[in-house]
This record gives sequence, structure tokens and C-alpha cells, in this order.
Amino acid sequence: MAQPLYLQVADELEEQIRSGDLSPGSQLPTEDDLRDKYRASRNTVRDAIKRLVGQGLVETRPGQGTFVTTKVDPFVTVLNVGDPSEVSRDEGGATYLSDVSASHRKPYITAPRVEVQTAPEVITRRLRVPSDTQLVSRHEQRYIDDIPWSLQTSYYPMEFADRGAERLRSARNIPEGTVQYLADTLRIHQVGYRDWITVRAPNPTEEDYFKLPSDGRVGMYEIFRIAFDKNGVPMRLTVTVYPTDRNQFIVNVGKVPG
Amino acid sequence: MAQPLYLQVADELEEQIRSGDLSPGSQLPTEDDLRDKYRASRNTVRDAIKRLVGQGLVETRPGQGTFVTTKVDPFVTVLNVGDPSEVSRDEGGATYLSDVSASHRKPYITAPRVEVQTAPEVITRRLRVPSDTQLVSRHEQRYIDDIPWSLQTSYYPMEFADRGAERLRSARNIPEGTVQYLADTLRIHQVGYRDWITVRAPNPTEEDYFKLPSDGRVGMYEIFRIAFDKNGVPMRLTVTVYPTDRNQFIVNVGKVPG
DNA sequence: GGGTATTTGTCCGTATGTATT
DNA sequence: AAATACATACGGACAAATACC
Repeated sequence: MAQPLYLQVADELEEQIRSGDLSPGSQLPTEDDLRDKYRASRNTVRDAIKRLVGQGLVETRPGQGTFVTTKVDPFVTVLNVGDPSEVSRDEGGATYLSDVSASHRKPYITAPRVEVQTAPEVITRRLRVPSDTQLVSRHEQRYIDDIPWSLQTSYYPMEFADRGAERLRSARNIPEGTVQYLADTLRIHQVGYRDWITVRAPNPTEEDYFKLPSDGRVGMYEIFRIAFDKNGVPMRLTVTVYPTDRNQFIVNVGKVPG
Repeated sequence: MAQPLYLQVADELEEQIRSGDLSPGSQLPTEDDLRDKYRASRNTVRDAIKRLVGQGLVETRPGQGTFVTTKVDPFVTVLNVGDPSEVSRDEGGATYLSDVSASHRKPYITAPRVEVQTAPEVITRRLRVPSDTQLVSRHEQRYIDDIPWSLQTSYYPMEFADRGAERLRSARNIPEGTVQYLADTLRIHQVGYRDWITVRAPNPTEEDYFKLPSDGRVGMYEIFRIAFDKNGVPMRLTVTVYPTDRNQFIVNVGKVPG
């Protein structure tokens, strides 16, 4: 056996997909057709298809057939700007809406789900507060062209709300952005932030929300943004998750042309 | 059938792995053992194991058995620095070696493989040169603690070598860094760069080099770094690929504490 | 709504090949 | 060489999802 039969079948189908012979969205021959064509058993054909599914090239729909996957047009998020004067801008709401609109796509953000909680250790550690500190979390879902695009949760010390930033506790969007709001109400100024970028497998909630394949083939970017005030104290932590199949990022450093 | 049998088996094994009952590196019961234990056929047991393999929880070794995977300690790369004065630093060699050493791990870089070529359109487009432009490419492999960690290829206009930066063509490392070298020899100064971050499936070469599972479960970060001179003209393009299972990134913006 | 045909999903038993110890 | 364990392959049966009449 130079090459296992199921791999021969998979490779041949893969070639047809890559060459465009089988175009995105089109249906593959049924398992029975392929069984005849390659003189293989149905299970062997299925092994070949499983491989293609694993490669993200096709998807199976029970009762319908097997189809070449279509991939969505990725959205590019700029994590910073070349100009350091813009560090006080917020990625909470306003920026997202304008950035997406600028790309001629339709953004949408849910109203935040607001909770007061003692957050997981991974959160409190990065905010450099004791693990039993009460935090306000504001969670929102973001869409582009009606497709779920990212999930964002921001954590603020509960103390901020107590000291006068009452709207942090309200389940309403803050149109001017929370960064601006905190500057206005408490004179807490964001002077910088650090983004920590990882890629991990989606959890079941994310698989469901983003309609990802359940085999963990599509990863999730997880970006922790820790923002600092002028004393170098963390003032918020924002965790955003994005499926890797529809998101890309840009980082500008120094002087770069538009 | 409330839940398919193979999923019951998979979930039970997954629970044992997550609880630490089956620790990383330890061997699972053999397929025959599991067949007896769950009163399932061997194929059903294999379906369960395939699922766990797909989740990256276990790996199979023919002739040996099935083992809980161990995960490597990730390395964190800082894509920029808060201080804009450091935009002229190079990520080519010296920086990498010192950054990795600073984390008490052992870095290693191969001597570059140097080629002169007309590069793919994706390269020339980003360098904003005609698609038939001759480019010098310098490709190197990077290791941490003797594990393959990333692959990097930098592209420079051939013209740079012709105008005096002869060492670009040499298959030797440039200890001071190519950014410094180009500044010294041609007075071409890097004043900024843009990193474009994507995640994609590994190609067969990468799967082989990084010893990744062939089901494309582990993605590759692909980072295009376009560096600009003081006229806003692209002076080089560096493409680096990193497996997502062992790499993370940090971006600093504005004033951030060390 | 119901019934039927189509198509993929799950599960079984069995045989043989290949890699490792 | 032999034993062990996973890999490939076949054939068959029934279930579940979908589409269509």
C-alpha cells in the first residue's frame, strides 16, 4: 500500500477543490457515488471525507450531502495607532462602530450584560487586585453584517462605580466610551495599555455562538487588554475573543503611512 | 439514543483527563480494554479516541498505545515596545536571541538560506513593487530549547545589494541586524513598521517541521511585518510563522509599566 | 401533516497491515 | 521471531436529518 486508499480519495477531492473544479458552496458527490467511483467501501469514503472536514475544506449536512466550505471575508482590527496621542481612545463601542462602518460593513453591538462579581483569578491577577475584589463586568456581543464576530467583557474595580462612575453599573451602552467617561467623572486617565494575544480552542459556549465546527479546528484569538492610568495602575481589563477564521489584526509601530 | 455511545466514551475519558485522573503523558487503556469496559465495538472506541485526538487531548502511537498529550510552555514575543524611539530595532537575530535568553530559555537560529527570486504576488504587493522585481530573501529557522519555534523569511529589494549592501546576498547572519546594516551602508533608516497578524492552517512543510498533527488542528500565526523608511517607502517585508500552540504575543501602546 | 426517498450518522463484526517492543 | 497495539479496509444494519411530493 503505497498510499492508503482513503488518502488517495481525499487527495483527489482536495485537488478538485483547490483547482476550483469543485467551487465553494457546491456539493460533492454523495458517499454512494464516491463508493462506486473509487471502488471503495462506504466507510473508506467516509474516512476520506472526515479528513477533508478536518482540513476545513468541506462540511457535511445530514440529510443533504457534503459541501465545499465557503469562507467569510475577514475583518481587520487595528490594535493600536501609530500616533501615541491616541492611546486614550476606547475600543469599547464608538471606535468599533466607526471602524467597521469605515470598511463599508454593518456593525452591531448588543446592550451590555452587566454583573458585579468576584472574578476568576486570571482576571484579578492581571488587574493586580486581591482575588476577592468586587468587579463590575460589562459583557457585549458584536456582529458584522449580522454574523457573530466577537465577544467582549470588560472588568472595572467596583470602587469606580462607588466613587461616582454610576453608569458603569447600568446595562446601557456608554456612547462616549468608558475611557472618556472615567476621565470625565473620576479624572482617571488611560495613558497606555498592553495587549496580550493568545490563540486557544473555543469553549462550548463559543462554538455555539459563533457556529464553529465542534472539532476545535477553528481557534479563538483571546486578547487581554490591560489599560493603565497615569500612575501605572491597571484601571480596567478587557478580554475579547474572536474566531480566527474571520479576524485579523494590525499593529502599527513608529511612523507608518496611512 | 440520548447520546451516541462513542460520545459517552469520549466524554468520560475527557473528564478523566481534565480532572487529572489521567495525567499528561500517561497511557490510556488500550482499545481492547476500552472495548471490554464500555461493551462497545472496537470501531466505536476508536471513534471516541479520534474525537479526543481532534480535541488535542490525546495522541496515538502505533505499536505503543494512546497517551494524554503534554503541552509545551509558550513563549511570549513582544511585537513592539512602548517607547517609540526603539522602532529601529530589528527582530531579525540579535533581538530574538536576547529576548529568549532573558526568559532563561535557550535560543538557536540557523544560518540564513539566501535566495534571489521574483517573489509571489502576495509579497510584491505588500512591498509595493512590480511583481517581476528581483528580491533577496533570507530564510531562517528558529528554535527554543531545541524545539522548532518559528520560521522567518525577510525580503529586500535586490537593488539594496547592488547599491552596496553586499552582505544581504551572503548566507551568513548579520550580527548587528539588517536594519542597522542598511542604515550604516545605504543610509536607509527604518522609522516604523506595520504588523499584519493572521492565523491559518499549517502547510505540509510546516506540519512536518513543527511536528504538528496533520489534521490542521494547530493553527499557524502568520505575521507580515512591513517596515518603512523615512520617506514612507517599504524597505523590507518579513514574514514569520509561529505555531499557535506554543506562541503568544504582546503589544504595548502608550505608557505601560515594565 | 404524512409519507417516502435521499443522504449522512452511528455501530457492529471481521480481516489484514504496519509499527513498536 | 513473537506479541502487542494502532491503522486501514470491507460489508452490513439501522437511526436521524432533510427535502420533496
